[in-house]
This record gives sequence, C-alpha cells and structure tokens, in this order.
Amino acid sequence: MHPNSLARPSSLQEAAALQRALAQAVVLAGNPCGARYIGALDASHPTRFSKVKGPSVAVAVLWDRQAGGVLEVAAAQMDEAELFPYIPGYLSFREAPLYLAALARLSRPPEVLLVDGQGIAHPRRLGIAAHLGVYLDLPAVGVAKTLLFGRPEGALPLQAGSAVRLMDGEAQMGWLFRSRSGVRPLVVSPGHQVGMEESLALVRSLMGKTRLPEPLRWAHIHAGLQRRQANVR
DNA sequence: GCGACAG
DNA sequence: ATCTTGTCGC
Repeated sequence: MHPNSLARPSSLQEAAALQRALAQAVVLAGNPCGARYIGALDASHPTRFSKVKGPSVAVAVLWDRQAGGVLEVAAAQMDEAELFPYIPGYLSFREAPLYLAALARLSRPPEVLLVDGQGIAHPRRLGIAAHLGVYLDLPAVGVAKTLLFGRPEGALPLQAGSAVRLMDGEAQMGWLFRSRSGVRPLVVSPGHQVGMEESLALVRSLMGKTRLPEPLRWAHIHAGLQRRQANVR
C-alpha cells in the first residue's frame, strides 16, 4: 500500500486486491468537527445523451466553516479515454485521479475531505472517500446519494436529522441519514481518520436547507457548470 | 443461477 | 452520471 495505489489497474482482480490491502490502513477514529477548511469533491461526466460532449470535470471546493461559505473552487478535466470505466465497487479508480488534480489546484490543502461516494460502506471496505483519505493521509468522510453496500438497522424515521446504523453483520459501516424531511436518505460513512459517530456529526454540522451538505452541494453545482462551460485550463 | 450494483 | 420547468407535497 504505497505509491500509486491510484494507478489504473490492469484488472478488477488486481484492483480488488489493492482495495483489500489499503482497507487495512484505514483509521476509524478522529474528530474533524473542529476543522475550519473543508474540501468537498464532486465530478460531472458527459454521456451519450448529454448535450455537451467533451471531457469529464471534477471540482474541489474549499469551504470555510468559520465564514460559512465557499472560499475557492478548483477544477480539473480528463477525457473519457484516459479514465477508468465506471464499475460499481471501483469508482475510485475512475474519479480519484480527477480529484487529486483538482485538489492540487487549491491554494491550501483542506483539513478534511467530504467526498461524493462511499467511505468504508463498501464491499471491500474501501469506497472512494476511504481510498482518497488513505492515499492523501487526510481525514475523509463519504456522503453517497444511494446505497452500495450494507443493511440499514431498522426503518429510518421520516423526521429530518434522524439516522440509523448501516450494518454488515455485526460491524457498522456507516449511517443512513435523513438530512431533510421528505427526501431520500444520504449514506454517510467514515473514510479515514474519522470515527463513526464523528462522521455523522460532521455532516450534520454542514447541513443547510437542502438534501446535501453545503460544501458538497456547491461542488456539485460547480462541477456541472464547469463541465458545460468548456475548457478547465 | 439470481439479484444488486457509489458515480 | 445526464436531460429538464413547472409543480406538488413535507
């Protein structure tokens, strides 16, 4: 689990083996709730139905929790040909290279990362937030819009703010979190250097008036805008 | 074999 | 992931 754990894998078997190895390095403790500079990562891809063809774009938003707003937006782009295909369970090999390029363009490194995808709530315990966290040695939390892996422990109440544990047998993988009433739940899971409870506390502390936590909401908005607008230098 | 399947 | 305005409900 060293240098290029993000190099394009030559097979899914190789990728899975790497995921299992890196998962051993994940640290499931730490409290990033006091962090001021929060990084949020999201990507936008064209499809054969997209009006705008061209490269995929990833955005890194630097969020200032002191000021409660976006400090910086950095972007990076790559053509489909250089990207690993999207295969459920292997998202990090596709999107993490884009995220690294975007992060490198921020004027300062975030203290904690919020990533659009799973943390450890993953078949091999290494979703994209965990992979990036271990690779960068940075605290990270995964916030996914749909479930990939794990079984919710009971029904999730309809009330905004409620959460139920996401389990794999006896082990907790994360949370199903009702961020607002009347919306589909988010899947929150620790990525690296963050405790189970703390991962949920962090996301709760960053909620605004919509389904997604504010930093990720802005990352999502800007990723779409940047991709449609054209070249990201 | 069948179903499930982050973005 | 993408397309797409107004509109219905918590």
